[in-house]
Amino acid sequence: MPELPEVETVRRGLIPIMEGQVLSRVVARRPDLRFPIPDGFGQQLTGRRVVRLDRRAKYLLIHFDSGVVLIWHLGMSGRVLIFERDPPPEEKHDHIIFETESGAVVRFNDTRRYGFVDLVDGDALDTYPMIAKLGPEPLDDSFDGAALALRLKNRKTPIKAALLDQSVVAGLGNIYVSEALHRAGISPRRLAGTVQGGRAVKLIVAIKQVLRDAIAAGGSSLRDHRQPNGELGYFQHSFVVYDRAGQPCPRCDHGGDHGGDCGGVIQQIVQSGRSTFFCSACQR
DNA sequence: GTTAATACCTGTTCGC
DNA sequence: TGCGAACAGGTATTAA
Repeated sequence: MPELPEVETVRRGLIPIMEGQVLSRVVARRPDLRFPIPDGFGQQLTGRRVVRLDRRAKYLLIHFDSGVVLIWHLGMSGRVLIFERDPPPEEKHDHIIFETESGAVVRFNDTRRYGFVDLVDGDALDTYPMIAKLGPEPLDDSFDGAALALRLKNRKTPIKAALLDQSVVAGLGNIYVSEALHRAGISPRRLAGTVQGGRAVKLIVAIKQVLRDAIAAGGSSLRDHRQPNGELGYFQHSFVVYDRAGQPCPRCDHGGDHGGDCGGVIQQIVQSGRSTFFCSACQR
């Protein structure tokens, strides 16, 4: 699940638990996730104080008083569990354990192990390869229709694939790309290079709306349901097109003259190996 | 340089 | 009911 909004929800949930706290114990329970866990991972973080939790695209960045930054990617199945006290027994895929001096426990559970952690000096963060090649943050005010159009110009690949490319725009995943394209009324098959001018404006507006709505939903889930299992970042969120193949297109309110009812049915196709959901009646 | 296919790993769902 | 196949929300690497 973790795309930008879920990672942001995790960040916000972790701030009251970790920020300003000294970590009393940090343990990696296996030597690797997607990549090897760096040597001395636990030793480097134990006894250090967390000074700030940031996010870049789908990466959590935890800054420590030693100047070290923990780069943390949740991968595809990564989940963050928080227990302010009395944690239950560790489970099978709880790979990394953080404990704070105030007694809270944070666990990184990742079934498929596509997630990873790494440690880097804060001064070297911007040159860390996976961070360095990221495109703009979609929620930055400076990232507007013109900026998006420029990055899509001359691209021959379908817009669906271009938006999944983290160097074009950083933080979108398979779900929110389908949702944003639907909201913008743009076909996922349209060549990226043809999304220019007004279409690009519509698309960037839709992307920002979809992400902001999802972050808001995550935020309310943090406040409203303190989940007994401590799970963070997963929340009830209804998608308009994602995983709704065969259902009537539920909302076509992105202008046009169909008056909010296009009569279409959500279709599922495969593009570069990934499922795409869209309505061919109102996405062009 | 750009684009598509492949690999990584485990759990769940689907179809026969 | 059982069992293998297909599929799942990400990204680095390889091949074309």
